[in-house]
Amino acid sequence: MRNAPTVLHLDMDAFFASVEQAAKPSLRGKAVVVGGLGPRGVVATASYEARVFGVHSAMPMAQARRLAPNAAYLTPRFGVYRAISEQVMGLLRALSPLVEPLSLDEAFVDLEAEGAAWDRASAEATGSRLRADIRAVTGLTGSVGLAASKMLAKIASERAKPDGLVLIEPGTERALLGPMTVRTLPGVGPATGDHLRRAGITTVDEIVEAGEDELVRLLGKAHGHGLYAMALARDERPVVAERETKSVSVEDTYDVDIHDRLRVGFEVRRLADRCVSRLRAAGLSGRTIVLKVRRYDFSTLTRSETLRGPTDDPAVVREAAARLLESVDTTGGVRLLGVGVSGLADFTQEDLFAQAAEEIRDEEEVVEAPGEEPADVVPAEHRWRPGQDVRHAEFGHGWVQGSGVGRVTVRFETPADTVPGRVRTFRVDDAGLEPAEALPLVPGEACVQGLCGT
DNA sequence: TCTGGGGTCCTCAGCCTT
DNA sequence: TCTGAAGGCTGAGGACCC
Repeated sequence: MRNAPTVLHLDMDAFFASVEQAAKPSLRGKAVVVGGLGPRGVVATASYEARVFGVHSAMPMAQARRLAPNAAYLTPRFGVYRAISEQVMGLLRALSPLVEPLSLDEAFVDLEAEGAAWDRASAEATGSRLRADIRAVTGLTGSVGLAASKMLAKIASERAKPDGLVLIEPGTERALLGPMTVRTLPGVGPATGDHLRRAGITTVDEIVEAGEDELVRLLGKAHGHGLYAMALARDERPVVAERETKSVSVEDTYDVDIHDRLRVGFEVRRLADRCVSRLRAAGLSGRTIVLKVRRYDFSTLTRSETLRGPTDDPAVVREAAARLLESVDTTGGVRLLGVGVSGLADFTQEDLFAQAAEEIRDEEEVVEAPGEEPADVVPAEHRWRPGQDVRHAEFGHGWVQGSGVGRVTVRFETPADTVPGRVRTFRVDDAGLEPAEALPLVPGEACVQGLCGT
């Protein structure tokens, strides 16, 4: 571990919910919950106002609605979050070439790599400047943790939340970690936490007291050694800028369990096609096809098959997935199906040229494969999702507050407004109403893809 | 009360090859 | 030729993370 706090961890505060509050003035200071709104949806992010009611990430949406019935419930707008995330990652890359994104709203930065910081004072100054830049460019707040390792920088940013900066001085780590719960350490989730608790270990200090051999006995080699090192505040993991993708997968949870075997087969083929589209978009192919089935009782099983060579052929993946499905009992119903490809290989340039001509034909196959059921016509009610950006010929830019029984309710406001906009209700098939691009959160900021109209 | 989606890594068992 | 050990590959499942 280094002897200066030059690993920075950035965590955007309640990211999805904060974006929605910045975009929609009427939601500022209100409880906002972003996530899947279907009967089996879960919370992706809750604003701090919603957290007061006990709503948190990964909670079933139905439970969130009981806890905070008056909160605004919105579907995620990933395109917008991705565009803002790119702006933030750009600011991080201006600090150092060594930026390791963990998700859309989190990243590690090695400040030492390009001399952005070398000691406590320079690290703190860099962190403060970054937070100010993020606010200026995106209008959002992020919390910054600074420490001598990734684990400690992450713990620091957690303590800095919301909208703060915390630096852990090298040399103070052991004393800080000791009394913390084992769940603070990366890699300790509910199962491992329980396992340790049953062995009488609940704090980081108790991990150290138990000793490395005991940890290995309890948790196995890799986990035991790793966790013991973390408990001693030893974390040598470097900040890694480029991560190779190891697998690509798609999965769907259905609002109602599927019992019909034919329908299950149809869904598996659709998922295989979607998976291949993603694989091709990334310029990858893979050898191992994985089918995932979650049954009515939430039991999950996977079946996989390794091919002789890598493929990105939709027909090959479809057939493999269908073969795997034959070995799965789906009586009783399935709630989730997934198809994935692992054992990935990059395509060579020749492969890409060779396939270029086939691409178009295959894409068409994916959309209307012979014998497939025709795609359902989307009912007008379902065109409008809560949170979605829209434009009305007469009233301008707004967003969907809700829709149902042939009506859609829109609030007309833009991120630049300082007071909530007016609400109007239209027929779902109103000719003047159309989906719109998201507007930039900060007026005058350079347009980024997905955040500006054309 | 009812548990998403997209990933990564680890473990274990069985089989095959050397 | 037989046997056993070691190691790699494959397949399945579990835990964890955001």
